[in-house]
Amino acid sequence: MPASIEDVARLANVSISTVSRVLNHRDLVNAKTRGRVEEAIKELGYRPNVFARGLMLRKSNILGFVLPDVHGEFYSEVIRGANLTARELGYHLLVSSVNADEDGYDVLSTVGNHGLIDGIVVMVSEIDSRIRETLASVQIPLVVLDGDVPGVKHDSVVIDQRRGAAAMMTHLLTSRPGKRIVFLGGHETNLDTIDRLAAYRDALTAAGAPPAESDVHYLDYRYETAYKFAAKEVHGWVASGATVFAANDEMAAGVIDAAISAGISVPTDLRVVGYDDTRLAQMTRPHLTTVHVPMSEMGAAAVELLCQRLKNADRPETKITLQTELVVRQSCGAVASLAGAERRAAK
Amino acid sequence: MPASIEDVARLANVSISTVSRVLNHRDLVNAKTRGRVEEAIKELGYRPNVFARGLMLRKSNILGFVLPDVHGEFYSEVIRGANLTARELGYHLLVSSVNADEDGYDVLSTVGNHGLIDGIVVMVSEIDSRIRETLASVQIPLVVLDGDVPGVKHDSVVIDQRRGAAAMMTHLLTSRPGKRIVFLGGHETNLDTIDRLAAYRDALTAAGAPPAESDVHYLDYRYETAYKFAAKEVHGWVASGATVFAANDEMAAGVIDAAISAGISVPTDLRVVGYDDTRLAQMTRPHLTTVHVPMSEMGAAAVELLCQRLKNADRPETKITLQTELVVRQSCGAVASLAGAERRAAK
DNA sequence: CTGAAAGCGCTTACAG
DNA sequence: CTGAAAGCGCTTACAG
Repeated sequence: MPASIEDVARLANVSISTVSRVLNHRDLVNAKTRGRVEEAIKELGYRPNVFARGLMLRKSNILGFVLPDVHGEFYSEVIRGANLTARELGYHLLVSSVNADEDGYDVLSTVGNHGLIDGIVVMVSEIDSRIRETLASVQIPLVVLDGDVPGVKHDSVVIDQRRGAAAMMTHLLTSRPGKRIVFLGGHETNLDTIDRLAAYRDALTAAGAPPAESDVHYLDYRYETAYKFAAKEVHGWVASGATVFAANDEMAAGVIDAAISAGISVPTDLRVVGYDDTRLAQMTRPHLTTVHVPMSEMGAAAVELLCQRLKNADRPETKITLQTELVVRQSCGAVASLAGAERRAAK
Repeated sequence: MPASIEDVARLANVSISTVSRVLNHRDLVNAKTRGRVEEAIKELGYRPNVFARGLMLRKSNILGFVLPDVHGEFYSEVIRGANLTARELGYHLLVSSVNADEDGYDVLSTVGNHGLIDGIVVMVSEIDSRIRETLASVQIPLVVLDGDVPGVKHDSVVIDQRRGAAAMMTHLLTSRPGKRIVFLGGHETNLDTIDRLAAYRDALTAAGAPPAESDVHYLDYRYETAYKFAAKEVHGWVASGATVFAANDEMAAGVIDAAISAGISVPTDLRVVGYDDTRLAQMTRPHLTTVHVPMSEMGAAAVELLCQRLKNADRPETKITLQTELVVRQSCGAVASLAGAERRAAK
């Protein structure tokens, strides 16, 4: 049985009110008295009971953090950033993975209305009516990460995917004007895929060569799927002098490996670029030209935004847009001459 | 202001005691009364206040989960397994990443003595006196994951690393008797490295050819480090007909890429194997022969063990040992003839 | 089977 | 500057 506020009061010869004040409003207490109380606290190893405190204060300093079933390197970076910021701001993180197929976003509503967390960050990778409803039912401050849910009150942190993908397209179109570019996306409903694809289309259209629909393929963001698909298509791509723009690094890695397995040299005979700049981007040979997504910053910004909302419920809804960064490495062929070179282009 | 138990009682025309009983001991309440109460609960959308409840029950159904700074694919799999099991058992997970260099395990003691969590799982990747002290100071049920902390009371989930590494060594020694095997570890103090290395040494010694100390190298588990190291060493390895046993998949991938960049064929001219069987193992060409570590099962088992302890504080300290599985793919050369073949060997 | 009451460990007006 | 008291929303003996 841990020490209670009463034990401290007794030891310090004061009332529990005074102990409480030392804990919460130090300056209201006489310095000498405060000293005695602090000593007693130390001696007893006293820590206020979180439940009793929560009951009065109606806050727990715990934030919910819900992530969809994204792949490891992305997931862990976002959590890392969120965790670090949460700690700095005096909060803890209740993390839940939501796995789309299974119990869907039920977890979310469990966590979100658990009564225990002060606010919640939810990363969404696609929106359907079920998700929208669940989010609408959340009664506490909500930050949506990497998406927007119209009609539901929330702050949000988004990545400027359009601009990131546009920067990549500009790079590709500039270094090899007029050449074919093939787009490999995730699922058709995936929010990131939608944005990146839009930028792809816009860029080609603006360049006077609208994309053939047959150059757009919806896969599933996975290495193996991309590998298999590329194994079939790669000779056609090489013959037409194409560049492959994969909507994430993992698929880009699959394409590169498929090409290499088929005896094709990257970037000489085929150029491949990715998206995200996960650690994987530097685990391919050649290294991937890709678009850097600030993963840990996403987590950090979401937590920060949530904490601000917690401090001030009335502030207007806020949306933070994080920028990406084009990272030119070797897989696109633009710097093939400088072996080992890596260059971060301006945004 | 959400509905309280009093609101429910009023609406259902009963006392709050009865409402509480419906919530906690359904069978003690008359069916009709219970019906009225349940209706009232539904109508008001009532959910018991977690703090008030925690104050009485002294439990929160929240478990702390502390992971060191392990790489993404491993980290996320462990969390995934832990999360799923926690949910099934009616618990939530408070996740913290501990980052060895920075604030060390301070977080742990914060979380561990926060008063809010019912128990805690801590994954340790190395043990020093500071970590030992911190763990010793934890006042709530503790499960140590992937390690042991002598002198501190705790249950534990460990992986039989010795046996896993031994299986790999047997495989290598059987398929190419008498050939040189080079070991690439993480830091010298890393628990997994220690175990895997011991098995490596034992196997070679048993085979009558104790390893040369110059064949053991301590790196840091990272791709890039392994790549650079291999770039220097690879020709020597090829000349001596060596096989490289990397203590994780990521380093194995680095070695493979370094070899390929040097124009060396894997597995024909150099054989490389890894450890962990993360997704990365199937993102190399050739795919990695490796030792499968049950990552999500580790998380799941740790949570389960903790919950059992929570139910029964007096049960004897328990240690669950999870087995690994040798996964023979192409990088070891043993099944080079069967292109694309994958075989999981018996343990 | 049900209710009145005590109590969990805090915080915070309200007096003094 | 400090203390006595009310109250936060529950659970659980204790009566009946």
